[in-house]
Amino acid sequence: MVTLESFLNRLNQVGTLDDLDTAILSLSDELNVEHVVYHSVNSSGDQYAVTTYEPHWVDHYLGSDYARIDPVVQACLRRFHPVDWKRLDWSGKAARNFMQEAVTAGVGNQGFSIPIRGPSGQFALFTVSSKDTDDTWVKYTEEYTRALILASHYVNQKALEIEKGTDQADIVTLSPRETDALTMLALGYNRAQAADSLSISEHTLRVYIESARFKLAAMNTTHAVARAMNQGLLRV
Amino acid sequence: MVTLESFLNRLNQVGTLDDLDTAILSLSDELNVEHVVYHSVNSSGDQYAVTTYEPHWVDHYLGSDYARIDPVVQACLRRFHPVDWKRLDWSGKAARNFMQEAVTAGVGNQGFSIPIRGPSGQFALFTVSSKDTDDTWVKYTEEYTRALILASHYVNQKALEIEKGTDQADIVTLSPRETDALTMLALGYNRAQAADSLSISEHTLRVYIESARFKLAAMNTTHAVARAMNQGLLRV
DNA sequence: CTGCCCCTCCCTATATATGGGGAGTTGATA
DNA sequence: TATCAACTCCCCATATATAGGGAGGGGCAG
Repeated sequence: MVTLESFLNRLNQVGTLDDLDTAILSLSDELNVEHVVYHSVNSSGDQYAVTTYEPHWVDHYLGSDYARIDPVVQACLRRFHPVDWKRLDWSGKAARNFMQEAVTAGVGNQGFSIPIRGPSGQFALFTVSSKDTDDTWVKYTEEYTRALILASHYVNQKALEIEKGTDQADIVTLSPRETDALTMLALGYNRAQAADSLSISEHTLRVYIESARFKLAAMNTTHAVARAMNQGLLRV
Repeated sequence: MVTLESFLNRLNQVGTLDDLDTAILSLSDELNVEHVVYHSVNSSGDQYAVTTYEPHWVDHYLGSDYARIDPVVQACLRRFHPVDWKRLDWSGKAARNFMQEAVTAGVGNQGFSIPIRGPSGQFALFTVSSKDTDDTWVKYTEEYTRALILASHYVNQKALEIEKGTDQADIVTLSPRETDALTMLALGYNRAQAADSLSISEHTLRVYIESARFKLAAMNTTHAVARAMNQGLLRV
């Protein structure tokens, strides 16, 4: 089993985003692939990406908002386990054209992408890709899957740590009743029903909602619920 | 490095929840701990739990809604990386009392909990705990962390797979405009502002919202946004 | 023991969202 | 080429949420 011991050790020394960049980029050798990509989006929409892809492909991808049609991204948003590109559904014009372009841009025909979810709605993708035959790739993924999962975990952990000095999410705390109130609203109840479910008056409920809205700096109820969910404050 | 090879192989054979139960419970030997807990909550609120804790402790925990004050749960909700219990903040009356009760119930004084996040807002905890000295525990976690991360990943993967036949999330797709509309609302804009931002009439916007609400089987806008976010349909 | 946060209740306008209709254009897929 | 889904626009009445006040009791930490 591949352990990536030296990479994980190097990662431990990383203190800045630049270090992390270097460490991630150096991974392609260790992992025996042509390309490595780490791309993270947090709940504020801030993005951080490291990639060995051609800059013009990256620009084109972002400019065309390809994340919307990229089957890899779509699959990763819905799955928990890593995704082998060739096991996805590539029928559909948009997907085929996209793959065509990607291959032309040197991305490689084989790829393996790991979805990573962090607190506060953070979502990241860790991808390795190469030009390879199906057989070689099957063996590769069998051998490397666990190492890739661990690598992605530690890379993401490090990225979060650097981003906020720690991997702790922003400390906005709602009182139990505020959480209750937002939870009921997130479940689709209107204020009357929510108040009823919580056995309090609608007036009281409203106080909680307003208080929560204030804490979350939200403009309205929907916004408050969205922010609370993004920050992992609501278990709906 | 500990690899848990035999556990992961056994996990591969698992086909039912009962099998999974057995496999998880058998882990305590392999992991050299007294207790193992796997507890998953999905976006529908369905829960699945396997634990070696005393049933009366589990009942008491659930009945008292201890998840709300349990510092381990609270930390896991906010963190990405595994949590060593003793590195948490145990000041505060509620937390200390809780820990006291837990120890009395045979949970053990040392523990290590791994937060796991899946698609559609799924959240799970994988915990090992024991009665041990601090020194022993430090060595233990150093040696086992990677194995525990992998084990938690595969256990969760298996649980998702069994739950829905696959680890794919429910297939509800929103059209781009529907997504846009919900996104603007989740960002706190009201309908007029949202319509303006998307350069469409408010009437049109409303059609998208209603359509999205229908697809998501939501009772109102807030509900629709909540469901969409829970299902990973919105990147806010 | 004091301040701070949480829980609970009340009123009245006004702004905003919802429900239920109908209809024409484009684009892709079958 | 036919069909389906997505995108766009419009009206009207009603239900619901929001904004702005104010007020008392309880618990916990410094």
